[in-house]
Amino acid sequence: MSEETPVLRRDAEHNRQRTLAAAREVFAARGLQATLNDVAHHAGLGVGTVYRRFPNKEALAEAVYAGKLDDIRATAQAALAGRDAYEALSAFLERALEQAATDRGLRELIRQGGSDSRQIARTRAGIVESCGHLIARAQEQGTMRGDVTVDDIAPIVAMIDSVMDLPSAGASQPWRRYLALILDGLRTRPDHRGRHSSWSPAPTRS
Amino acid sequence: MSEETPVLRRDAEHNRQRTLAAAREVFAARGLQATLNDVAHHAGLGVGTVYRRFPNKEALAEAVYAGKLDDIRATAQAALAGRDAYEALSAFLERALEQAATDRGLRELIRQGGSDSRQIARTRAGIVESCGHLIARAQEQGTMRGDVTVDDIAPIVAMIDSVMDLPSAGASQPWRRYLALILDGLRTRPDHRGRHSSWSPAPTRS
DNA sequence: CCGAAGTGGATATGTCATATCCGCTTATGT
DNA sequence: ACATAAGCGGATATGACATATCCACTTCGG
Repeated sequence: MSEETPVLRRDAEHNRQRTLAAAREVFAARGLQATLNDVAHHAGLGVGTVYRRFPNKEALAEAVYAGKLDDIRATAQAALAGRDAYEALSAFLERALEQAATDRGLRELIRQGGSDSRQIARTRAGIVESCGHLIARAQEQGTMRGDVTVDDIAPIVAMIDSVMDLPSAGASQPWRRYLALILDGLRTRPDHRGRHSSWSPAPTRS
Repeated sequence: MSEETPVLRRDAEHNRQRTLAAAREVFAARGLQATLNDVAHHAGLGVGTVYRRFPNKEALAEAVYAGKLDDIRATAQAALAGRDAYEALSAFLERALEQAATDRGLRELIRQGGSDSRQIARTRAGIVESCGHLIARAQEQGTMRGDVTVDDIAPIVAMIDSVMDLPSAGASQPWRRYLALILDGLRTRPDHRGRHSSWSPAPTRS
């Protein structure tokens, strides 16, 4: 369990930071499929230097994103304190997706469960859990449809992500449009009683 | 402009059909990134046989999908005849996405404007055009929000597509849920006057 | 000033898809 | 029946590409 941190030479530590900074930029711009060569170049270092500190790309990605992801998790947990659960959930999703909007790598990490470390997986689970609490509470408060489920969160995030990947997604941030549309659709609407029945049954747990 | 069709030997024509059938299945199951080797194997043929008839994967994909896509375009055009434009658009999108749901390759083709032939691009443009007419007419009929645009179609399709790509998207077809949600959100709702103002400005043309 | 730590980047390695080539087989019509 | 053009298979050349290593050289730090 003890992390070995052999104490780096001053220049080495400096280069480690340069590597992390470059990785942040490159992953954000080009996604996680960017090469470690790319990262190294962008940092003004040789490939070997990068590989000395990080055994592979996944380790580097984790070092870059563990913090970012955990910030999001913390935001979700903080949202639990809000009075209006519906508003809290909406605000959280908007903030979280704002992060994602500027970071392609983060988006890919959030989306796929593929090459994740336990660390990342656990953090993501925490986020989903908080969302679940918020949904339940919003339903108790009568502000959210009863047929909404935690399992709706991932698809919703995926949908908004997909809009951000669209070529046109440049300046005007159209994803906000659709997030608002969807969140609005999750609201309780006493005046449209019959409408909700057209929904199919909720998705089942993965 | 004249298509050379040198008249194939009977067995060759047969194998051409086998190739097309195999390509349909393989592309539908694994997407367009499937190799021509995969397709050939699946057809019980050698790679060379496939390459004899189709110069490359793109040509094969076009042969496979030109018809399917044009069917969708025809459906869209037919929808223009419907009395209620909102209903017609909803029904069309549902039908079209039903096609996409069972065909990964079709989805990829619809989505990316990348390696398209003119043919495909034109067909897609036709589909979008019909959707535009339907939107305009629905707005005249007062059943659709005034701030909806043709440029909302692509993002909406992309969003639903992304749900279909999700691992959980197996049996229960959760995409119907979300399509219903979104379409419902595009409806005019006189009882929620203030709500729509929260939308950001419509996306600009690509 | 010495030795351990660090560095660069050419390159070995491995994977994978595309496309070709050519000796052999089969269809076809006379 | 046979000649011959057409077709076939699939091993393999080709080329991209990312990962990861290696080692001669440089730099740090006590």
